Amino acid sequence: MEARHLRYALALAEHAHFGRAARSLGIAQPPLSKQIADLERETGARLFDRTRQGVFPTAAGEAFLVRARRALEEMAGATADAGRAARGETGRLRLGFVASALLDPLPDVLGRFGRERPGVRLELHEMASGRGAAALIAGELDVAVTLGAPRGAGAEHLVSVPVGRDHLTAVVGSAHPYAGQASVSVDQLRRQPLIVAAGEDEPAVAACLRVLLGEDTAALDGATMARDVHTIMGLAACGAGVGLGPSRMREAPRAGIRFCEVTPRTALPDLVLSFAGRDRSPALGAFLDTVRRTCPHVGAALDARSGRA
Amino acid sequence: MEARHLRYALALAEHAHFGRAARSLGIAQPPLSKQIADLERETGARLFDRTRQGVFPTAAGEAFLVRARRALEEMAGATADAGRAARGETGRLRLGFVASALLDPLPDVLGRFGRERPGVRLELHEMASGRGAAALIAGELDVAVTLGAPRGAGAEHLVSVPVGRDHLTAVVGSAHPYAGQASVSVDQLRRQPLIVAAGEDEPAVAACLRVLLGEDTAALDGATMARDVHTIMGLAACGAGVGLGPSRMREAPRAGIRFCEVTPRTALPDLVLSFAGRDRSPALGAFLDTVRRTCPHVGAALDARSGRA
DNA sequence: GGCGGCGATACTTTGCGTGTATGGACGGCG
DNA sequence: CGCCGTCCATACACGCAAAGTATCGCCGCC
Repeated sequence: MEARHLRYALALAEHAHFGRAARSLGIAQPPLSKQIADLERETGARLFDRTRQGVFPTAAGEAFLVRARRALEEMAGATADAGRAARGETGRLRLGFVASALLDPLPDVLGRFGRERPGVRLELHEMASGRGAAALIAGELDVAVTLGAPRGAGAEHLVSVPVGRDHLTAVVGSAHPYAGQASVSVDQLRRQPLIVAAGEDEPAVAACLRVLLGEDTAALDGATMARDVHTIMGLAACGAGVGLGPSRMREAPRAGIRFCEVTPRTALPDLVLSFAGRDRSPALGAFLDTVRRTCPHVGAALDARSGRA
Repeated sequence: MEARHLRYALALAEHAHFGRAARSLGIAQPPLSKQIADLERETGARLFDRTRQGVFPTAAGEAFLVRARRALEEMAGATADAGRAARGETGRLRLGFVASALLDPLPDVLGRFGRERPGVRLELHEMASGRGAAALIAGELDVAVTLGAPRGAGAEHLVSVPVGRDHLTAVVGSAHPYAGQASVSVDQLRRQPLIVAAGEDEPAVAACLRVLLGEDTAALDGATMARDVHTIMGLAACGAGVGLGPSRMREAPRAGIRFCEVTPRTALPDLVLSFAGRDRSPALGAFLDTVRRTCPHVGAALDARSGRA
């Protein structure tokens, strides 16, 4: 059975007349008679009563037409849905991001994207850089925002562009000896218990801190590992030590903490947006477009690395 | 777009490989390539990503396949539903009947039919004979059980078979003078206020009573008109007069009434089952079949009047 | 009883889906 | 590094099935 049979049966039911139904279908009457006969043979049921007054569906015909209508609607809907999905109007976008990204570039991007593409279901997953990179490579994410570009097996197929940079800032509890200082030195940091989000899951940050603190790894090895910037600030507020994180932290001030610049000023790994260079979904394309328009300086980098879009 | 395109797309998604999908469809690989290409051109969206690892649906393809699956299910369901409807396993049967038919032949028939054809939706409408006949002729009922065969314009296209006969019985309140009598005469009836269900809507019963009570129409003209047997018995119980109805009334005894035979014994119009000779729906056929098997003597009459079934 | 409308049937035509053969791109392997 | 194998796309010829044309059979109607 083909869709044609359904269309013909519906037209016949609508016009109650072979000739007129055929005309409305743009074919001659005999082919319509034949197709309806074929359909009745295939279903094994008489679908129409041919009377002098007109052609009317039988009980079996009524039952058939109900589902035939639905079938054709589904077919039309399939094309429409495919088109919408292809234009990025619908779909799903799985975004992984480090918590600190929520402080600066993401609010603008997500707000704008949600407004422009209400049909795209955004799945947001806060996760450390290492896990985000792995999930992206494994195909569990469509796009990830991490600290530093993903490295390692599989990362070569990713496209990465920097979307934000920041420098290291210290955070301490209000009662901490450093609380009044505008800045702290590396020596001062070495003498205090440190709180960092720089474990295996944040390799770029860990590397950055290793460079800053030098060969003596004791300060880092003994540091408290926090999941994200909020945990760093929370622990600092408790007086657990000196927290080290991006200066973006100042965007989320909370009671009981003070910020100090780190001397010398130390650049943190770039906040990097990555996605699979291949298999770019329309929703991802739309998202990148929003990013491009939200952060103008990102556009050129995107064009250079992913070839158009 | 034809159903073929949907089947091909689903097979391709399932096998993730043009060659194997084509083999599973019983065609060669190039035609499958062409049909998929045609489908993508028609939908205006790329539906499959051809990679070395295999052929996978894009986001648009996923959206398309979801509805394609539904469309094909509807098509298969349309055929299945039509078959069921044609075999009388599903459908609708609108049955009109006089209240007294619920006392005798209908309980067995309806019980059996409900058990044998659980898929048929029975619509039961209690109504007087005249209205039942009119509704049948107007196509508002599929089958009617009336007192006497329908008459008048349009009735010639109906097939009617008797399904039960009965004779006139009187019913009075317990305190009525006739309450102790085994039978009442026509003269006694003429001297009492009568309660009958024999108005315009029950022409056959009215005619029957006119014959019984003779030329003197006073007794009938002054009779209380009741809707049905239950109303007759209720009014009789109140002492409103002598009720006249079928002896089937004895099947539904109630407090406060007594029955008396009418002398001479007077046959009431047959309980008649009627339906449109043309346009017999499968559900109706199944119902007639149940009637035939429930009331053996009806079978022959049915065969004789409706030519097989 | 002739006429007209309607659906079915017979036969021809045509278009499209299919098969065979082949091309082109990419990856694996010697 | 070049050969080969795999896989999908393209080219072209074939055949079937759907559409067209002509006609028949049936039934009401004037």
